[in-house]
Amino acid sequence: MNHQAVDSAAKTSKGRRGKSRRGAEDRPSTITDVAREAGVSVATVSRTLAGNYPVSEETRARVMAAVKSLHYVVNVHAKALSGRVAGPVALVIKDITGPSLAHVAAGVEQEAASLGRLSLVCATHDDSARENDLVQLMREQHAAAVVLVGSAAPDESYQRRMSEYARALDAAGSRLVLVGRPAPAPGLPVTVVDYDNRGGAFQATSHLLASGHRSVLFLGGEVGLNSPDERRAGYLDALRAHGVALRAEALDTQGPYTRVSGYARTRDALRNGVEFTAVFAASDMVALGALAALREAGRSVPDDVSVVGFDDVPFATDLTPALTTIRVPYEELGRTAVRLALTRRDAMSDDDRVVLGTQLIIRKSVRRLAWQ
Amino acid sequence: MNHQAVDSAAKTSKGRRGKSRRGAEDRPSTITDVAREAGVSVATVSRTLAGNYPVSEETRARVMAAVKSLHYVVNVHAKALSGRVAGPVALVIKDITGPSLAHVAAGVEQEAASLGRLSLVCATHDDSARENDLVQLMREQHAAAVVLVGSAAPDESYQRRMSEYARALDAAGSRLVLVGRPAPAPGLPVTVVDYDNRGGAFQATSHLLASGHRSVLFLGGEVGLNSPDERRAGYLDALRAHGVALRAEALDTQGPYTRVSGYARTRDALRNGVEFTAVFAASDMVALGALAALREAGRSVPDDVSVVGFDDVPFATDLTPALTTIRVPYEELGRTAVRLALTRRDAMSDDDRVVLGTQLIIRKSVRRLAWQ
DNA sequence: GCACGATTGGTAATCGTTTCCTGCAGGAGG
DNA sequence: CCTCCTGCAGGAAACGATTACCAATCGTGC
Repeated sequence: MNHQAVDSAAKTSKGRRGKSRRGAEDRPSTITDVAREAGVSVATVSRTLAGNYPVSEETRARVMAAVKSLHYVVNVHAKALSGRVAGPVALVIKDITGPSLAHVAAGVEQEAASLGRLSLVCATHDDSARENDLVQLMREQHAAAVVLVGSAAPDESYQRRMSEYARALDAAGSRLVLVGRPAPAPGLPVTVVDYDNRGGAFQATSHLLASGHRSVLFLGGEVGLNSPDERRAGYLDALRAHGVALRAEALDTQGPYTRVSGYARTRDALRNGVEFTAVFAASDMVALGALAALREAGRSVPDDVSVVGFDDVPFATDLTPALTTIRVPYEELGRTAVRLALTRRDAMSDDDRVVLGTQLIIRKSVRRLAWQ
Repeated sequence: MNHQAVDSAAKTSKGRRGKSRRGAEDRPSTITDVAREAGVSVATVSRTLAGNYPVSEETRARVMAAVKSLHYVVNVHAKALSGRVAGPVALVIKDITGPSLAHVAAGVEQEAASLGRLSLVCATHDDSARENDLVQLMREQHAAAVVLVGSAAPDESYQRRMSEYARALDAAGSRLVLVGRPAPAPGLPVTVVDYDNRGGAFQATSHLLASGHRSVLFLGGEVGLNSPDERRAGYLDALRAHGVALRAEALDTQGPYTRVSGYARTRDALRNGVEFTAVFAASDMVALGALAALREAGRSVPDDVSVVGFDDVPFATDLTPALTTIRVPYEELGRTAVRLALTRRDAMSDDDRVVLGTQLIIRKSVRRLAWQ
């Protein structure tokens, strides 16, 4: 009766366009543009694209044509404001280039992608102020999960910061995940994904002891940090379990997980006449340095000295000799972190914790000593 | 006149839906909550936080107190919808764990962070359909720049895809950056950051030739891909420049940039009696395989055979012998990509291109042959 | 011939911020 | 005393999408 067709037709011309009189629109096109182009309402366009509402075949075709011709893509910000949008996963890491950290990052990215999330990655370069800023930023970004990776000193200040992060993120509907980091006080809304540092170090040291070695030079990490401390505990566990006393203080060294530190400590031990037939380097980077120092000193590996590392970096197999080491499932750590954080049943308790195992990879850097 | 106070008070109860009956507000607090808590209008809160408008000291204090007590952070989505927000930088890469790619990623992240941007990183695993999706996604995300890394075959389909990406991103106010990839047709809104593959290969080969080697086994990459092809061209350039003919077809091999391919090709050359006194591996990964095959065959490096690699991966110096190779400024590549894309003067022409140099790093894997 | 259900499409509210435009004091200047 | 700034605060209109709610059309069965 009433001529709706007239209204509908009128709309085509109604579209405001006198406003910007330039021919070429440089502003990304909006759903309104698409609606005008297709001669339908914005609601119809939205429903056509969402596909959750019946739309006639002909209308759909017109809408799709308009979308294509205008190169339309939805504006996530607008979409996030109304309908819900899957927030990204944030990875906060000391440095992406470390061989093991890169694998954690890959795991995180992979799992996030498979759950339909994007990954934001940020490097802190060990600056805890930046870590603070980053957590704040991620809250603004509505990240679904914030994954913090890398060992830390579990002191007062660390505990306080983690509690604060956990609560702040939880309040924003996000989830804090700690990978390879000390767990904060229980009861906090935190997911902890860790691996068995102590067990791995135990395996490594036991392998040496079982091969007949009795004096094992331990090239540990920085004291105070959780992961190095646990690896040292594993070393001592093994000594105890095999009834071997720590021969000399000088066998138990500590320092950063770097190539140069491993080199320097091994060289010094050699110079100072410390006696040892084996080296357990608590990280492959340190083992690299030890290998270099031994080679330089004319000690053959494994004929004179056996070496075991930790981490199983990708090129461990390409060293001379191929390095026997402890494999840490870094990629799986990253995947687990994301999976746990995103698919957690609400029924579960606030905090949850997973510890992944490690594995001894036997290559060519350990020699079995003749029975003595 | 009209009692606005009533409206404002009414909002308090209007707030959240009865859906979640827990007492604690689980919805992140909004600027409205802050305004209510501080007893001011949302406009005032916004202005206080932006600091771009005069606000009385007392009001500022009240607002700040409310912000702190509610743990308020702005909602980027809402902010992006009205005032402008700095879009993230997107990095689209085959795989983050590759030693050189990780460095590009680090460079991108670093420069993005220093320009106040977040970095989105996505792995394609060499799937061009996923690359398509990702570019689309980044357009939705309003990324300021989209950095595509890694060599590709510069065929018809590649050219078409890149042109499409460039135009689509440009229309959305974003910028396509190609790192280490073939440049598409000129005139497109694209930034290309590349390094001197051909020159590097020339340096590497020349170093061997200048050391007296005349039969250089070339372990190239996959034919068709831009970077391998250029490295091969550099190898041939050097041969020509030194007046050395390619002795045998068998010296010019091709295959993937992997350890196993390098191993297999070297082993086969050895088995087939191909004569060579030096190897130029077009990637350090391939060099790794070559080193293993030579060791296995009892050929000493560098005494029997000299080896030069390409990429200067971090552990090249830890191989036995330390690998002479070509350093590629991967991190700088990443930094440059972001810097160029974000700080580009609009006055400049549509497309721009930068080529970074490479450097020969001499270590221990090349021996100078006695004058013959 | 007409009411009714099944389809389709439109209107407007909503999400959280920013910002333009007004409004209201109170002090300065006429 | 009136006007005019000026400093500070509030209301409301964007921004671009989703979606609840409502209106209109078209067969169809009575």
